[in-house]
Amino acid sequence: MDVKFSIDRTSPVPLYFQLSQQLEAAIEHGELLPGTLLVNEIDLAGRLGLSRPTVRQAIQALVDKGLLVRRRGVGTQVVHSQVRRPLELSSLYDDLAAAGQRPATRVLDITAVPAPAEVAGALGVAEGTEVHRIERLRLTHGAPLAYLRNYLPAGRRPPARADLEATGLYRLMRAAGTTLHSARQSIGARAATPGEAELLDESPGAPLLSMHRTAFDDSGRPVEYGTHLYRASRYTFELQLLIRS
Amino acid sequence: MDVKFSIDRTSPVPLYFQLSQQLEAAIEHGELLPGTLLVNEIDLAGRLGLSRPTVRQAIQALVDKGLLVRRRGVGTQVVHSQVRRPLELSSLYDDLAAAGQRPATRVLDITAVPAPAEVAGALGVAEGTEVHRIERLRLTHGAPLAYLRNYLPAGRRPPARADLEATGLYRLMRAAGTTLHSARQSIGARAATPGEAELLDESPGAPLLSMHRTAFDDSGRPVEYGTHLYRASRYTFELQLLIRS
DNA sequence: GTCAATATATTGTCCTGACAAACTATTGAC
DNA sequence: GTCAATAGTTTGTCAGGACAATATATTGAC
Repeated sequence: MDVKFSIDRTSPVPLYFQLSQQLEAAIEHGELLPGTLLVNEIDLAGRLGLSRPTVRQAIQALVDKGLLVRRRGVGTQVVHSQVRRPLELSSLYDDLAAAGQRPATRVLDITAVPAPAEVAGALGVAEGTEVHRIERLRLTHGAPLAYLRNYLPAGRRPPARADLEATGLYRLMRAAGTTLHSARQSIGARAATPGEAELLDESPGAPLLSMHRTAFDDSGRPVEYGTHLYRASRYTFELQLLIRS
Repeated sequence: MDVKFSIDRTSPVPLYFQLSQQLEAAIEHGELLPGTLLVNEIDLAGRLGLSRPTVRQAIQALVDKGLLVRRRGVGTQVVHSQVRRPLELSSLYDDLAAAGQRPATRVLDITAVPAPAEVAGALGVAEGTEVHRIERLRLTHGAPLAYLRNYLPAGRRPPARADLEATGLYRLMRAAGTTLHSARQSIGARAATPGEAELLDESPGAPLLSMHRTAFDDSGRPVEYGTHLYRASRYTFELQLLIRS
């Protein structure tokens, strides 16, 4: 029995995207089992009334996502699952919400400060330039999980306290018209200082995960710099990556 | 003055790839400055004697790499640098070598052991099944940096000690015919046990970065599982990621 | 001058067609 | 039986053309 796909030519959704989504759904729902060899492109195109390039574009999208593998002379195969979503700019808030953890945010401070050297370097402004600083504590199940400190260039108005308590920062920035394009992160570890320990309900010297991130917009300008501290006892970073041969 | 590209039709290298590489080189060398608007696709195609789909394919590759941004009705723009290479399966050995750190590897042990539950789960075999265990210490400048423990399914022969001291594990696996496709990593932190502290030349309780990784081949089968410990005082993970809107 | 309507430029999507390259399976020679 | 040559299948690359969607610049009305 073959899985049936249906293409709606009256829809404004691009044809390749329709097919791509239906293929992805079929894989996700287990209708296309791992290891399955897909129908070849030409047949698939004929069957759906599409051209081969359109079918290829749909398949290519899933290859890029890591769900399919193509081999010349062989065919296109469903990857053996376990590979879920590829790496994206993980919004801590969204990640937790997706995991059903119902995150809470306590905004500690929103204020304008002269940029320290580290922040100035990351944001590409002169040292001492005014920037917005946002300090938050993220909690799950009533216990602190992370201490988040973000710096934004002074140009725009900083997000409102109420908004920050209701959702994640990246969502707010996107809503405010900032198009995020890429980010650099560095993840390290260090021992908690007494102040950090108290804030996070840990003992001084306890191991903490530290993450520094600079986010860039379409034109490559830095739009955010954050230095975050996570309780190692309660949090790990999960990544998934594709290997480009 | 326009940057000149040259396409060699007698070469076996695909045309789109030739163009893609020359574009990338021009960006890398600063001949195409960040923010520059590229010549539009149709002109570029005509100028190079290529078809528009071929030019698009070349550009698309760099968009996927995060070097270019396209906007309908506007054009294709060079991203404002700072974004270097996207995330890949970072081989610690290669990373260090690229940074000019001249890594050294001390192979502590290569042996077959019954798989503990954690390893068995990751590799998808029954608990107690024999697997190869490789224990290594990685050093730079004569000082220990990380303690690496890898598990491989027992099917293949384990790599030779001499090879492991000369290069990285992934390179060896690739050379042995394993095609790596994707990997899942989790990065956390914890305090060093006395044994770990001694091995890594740290004090007991010092913060260590821990990384667990499962690597998969084309068909989605796990081919390697590793649990690694890094000295937080000497190492951080650097990631770079693109945001899919 | 300000604003809306129009024109223009550029990428996005889609089609048809063709040949090349790589892998698999079969066939045939020995 | 073993190996090499051959044929068939499937994806990879490339061409050329057409129209749509979107952003920007220009024009015109008020």
